[in-house]
Amino acid sequence: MAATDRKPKTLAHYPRPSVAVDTAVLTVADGQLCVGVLRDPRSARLRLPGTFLHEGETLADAVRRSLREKAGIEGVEPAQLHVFDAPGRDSRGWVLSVAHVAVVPATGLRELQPRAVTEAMGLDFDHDEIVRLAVSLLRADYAEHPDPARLLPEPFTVTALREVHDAVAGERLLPDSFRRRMLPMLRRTGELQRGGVGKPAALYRRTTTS
Amino acid sequence: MAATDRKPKTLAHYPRPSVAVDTAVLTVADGQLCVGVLRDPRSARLRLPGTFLHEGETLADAVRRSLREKAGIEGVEPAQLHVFDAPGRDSRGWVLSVAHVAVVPATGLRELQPRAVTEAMGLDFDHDEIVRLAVSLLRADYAEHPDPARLLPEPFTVTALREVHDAVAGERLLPDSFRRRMLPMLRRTGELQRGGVGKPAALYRRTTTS
DNA sequence: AGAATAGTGTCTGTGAGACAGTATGGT
DNA sequence: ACCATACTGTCTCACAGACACTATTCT
Repeated sequence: MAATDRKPKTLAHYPRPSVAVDTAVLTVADGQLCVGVLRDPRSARLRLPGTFLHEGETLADAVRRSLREKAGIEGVEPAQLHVFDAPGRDSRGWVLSVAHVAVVPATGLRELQPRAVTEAMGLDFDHDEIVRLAVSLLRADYAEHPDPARLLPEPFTVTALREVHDAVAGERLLPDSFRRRMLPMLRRTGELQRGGVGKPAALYRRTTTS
Repeated sequence: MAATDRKPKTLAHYPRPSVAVDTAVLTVADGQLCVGVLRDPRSARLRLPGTFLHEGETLADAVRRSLREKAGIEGVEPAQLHVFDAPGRDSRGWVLSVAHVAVVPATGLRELQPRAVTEAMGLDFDHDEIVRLAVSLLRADYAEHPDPARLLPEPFTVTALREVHDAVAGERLLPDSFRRRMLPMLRRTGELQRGGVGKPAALYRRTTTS
């Protein structure tokens, strides 16, 4: 935007930090909210996937590159959480870490190991805190909207939707209230879920105004 | 935390970005939510106060330093908002900007010029967006708790509290609902506000569990 | 027919919006 | 006495929790 600016030298006068991205990759598997971790080959401790920011790269691109290279994960849309800036948090030097969260479908963790987020995670660095932030952001999203991260393929039944929300919330939601709160944000397809026991359930899609 | 790590050279191999902090300093003056701006001496455009992060300094310390040096503001507790990372957003080079928000009492803007946030701000860089984020965070806070930023000196009347909340929300809140929602989070001092017209109002303090 | 799941109707409690009415000071 | 402001009581409406009841399929 600014046009009349010319003193590129001043920037180089400051020492600059390395900037890393670390990402909590969340998913729902077996009715449990899980985060993908990997074992650091050097320290042998569990941690979240991350990388250093390259020149000319956005933070979101760095996240996508780290997930592609370290876990074979493609096509995520990361969201920023927080910058961790404590001096001395990384023994290798001055490093700022920008924590991110990404959500993938159940089979999408690839080479990451799933860990249920209910456990005390025991991850390296401040990665436990990153998981906490990621989970609370996701829960706030799911409290308001039907499956905003699109974990569930459309069309789906209200029960299937509630089971995903149960897993994210970490508790059983009340079926009646859940249905009443979600129905205004869903659109009936007219089709029914066939093949199960009991009355067949109506199938829905998310309304575009999610 | 990690102990057995020795390869300090690898960090230096990457080009590193300059990291800046930019801060929306919010306050309430004349019943209006205002943000403190200053005129950039070089570009002559309005912008938020900011600075580059120094080595060994936390982001919060950089924010405090920038506010002290550029505006004479002391003793704020900044909160992080977002990292702006678009390559080319700063013509001087590769700069990440970590947006912050800080709240000061009515007289606390010092050398910054107050601008009501209802206006289309027209600030430099992405500073309009920073103000938007700062305001929505503050509004979310005030919707839940009585004057969480402690703009109002204790003790105060419910009416004075509501006027601050009115200013933050940018609209007149309903006196009845506001009183009923806030009273459980307030503690009566027993004193009364004397000297005004009409029935004297009870004085309250925030409960410690804010 | 009976089991199982989907979906509806309704009662109750809570809290917001609305507004009338009461209390208590100043002038 | 009157006015201005603080505060209370209450009606209505909307929505969550709870739960009984109906609907529709499979076995």
